[in-house]
Amino acid sequence: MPKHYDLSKCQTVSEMLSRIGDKWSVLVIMMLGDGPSRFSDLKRAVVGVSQRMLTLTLRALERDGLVKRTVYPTVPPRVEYELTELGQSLRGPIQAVGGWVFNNHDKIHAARTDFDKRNNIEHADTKLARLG
Amino acid sequence: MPKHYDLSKCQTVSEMLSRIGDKWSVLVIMMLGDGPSRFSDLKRAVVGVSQRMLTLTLRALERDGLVKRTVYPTVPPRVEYELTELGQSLRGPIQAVGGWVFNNHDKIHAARTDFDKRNNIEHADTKLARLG
DNA sequence: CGGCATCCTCTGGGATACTG
DNA sequence: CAGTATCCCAGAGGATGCCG
Repeated sequence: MPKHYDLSKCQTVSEMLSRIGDKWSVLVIMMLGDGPSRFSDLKRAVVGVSQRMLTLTLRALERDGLVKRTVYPTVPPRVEYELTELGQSLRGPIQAVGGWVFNNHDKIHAARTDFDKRNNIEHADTKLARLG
Repeated sequence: MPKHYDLSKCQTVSEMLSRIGDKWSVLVIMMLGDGPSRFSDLKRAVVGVSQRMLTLTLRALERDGLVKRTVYPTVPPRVEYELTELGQSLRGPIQAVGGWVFNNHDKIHAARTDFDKRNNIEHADTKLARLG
């Protein structure tokens, strides 16, 4: 196969990474990983998420077929969310990235520190040069 | 091991997914996958990216230690970008997600269409109900 | 050529208040 | 309890112009 990347495929990957790479989707998927959960429980579990964003996140995941929403018409109302089969199947790939991040977190952090250090030094140089 | 998810790990994963899940990083990483590339070449290859965003994306990747930037002080200036070893090692996990997206693209699309259809119907119902 | 600086717009997302 | 609706702001990102 000649060197050739399917651009549309790359863009789809990029798009989907943007979708689940938003602020809350991964957290929610992970929390739903071990079974159904109610809205309030999710809200408690995913620390820091607002009611609005949890709703929007769940709707988006539901739309993509990753999450199933079940309403029990009791009073007070009870709504349960769970991963679909499709949603479950995404856990593997996500954890592949997750494992990479975990294993390389130190290198990344070191690289950032190093980069910032150099940058500050360069800036200092520039400043000194500018001051004559 | 009891049911227990390391929240900070999940958040790190989420954070990193947000970082590389931005609008351009994956495209750039993929384009750099088969060797060094100059700024203008990258700009041409990554269709739609603005000069500004390509610069910012490359800086962020460089800061994370995923991309190496080499300046050849010729005239006109020549700058080459390439994946570091760390950057190369990220291609695997990304392609894991990429493969998943590729394999399940149809299901996702179908789920979206279905969801939107239901939603429109529900909205139509609501409208009718409201009109009495 | 390979940027940085500036301006402007549009969207993500938080806070709050209201409903069934 | 599980949302919806509204307001608001910070930051992402495009367009343009200047520079070494």
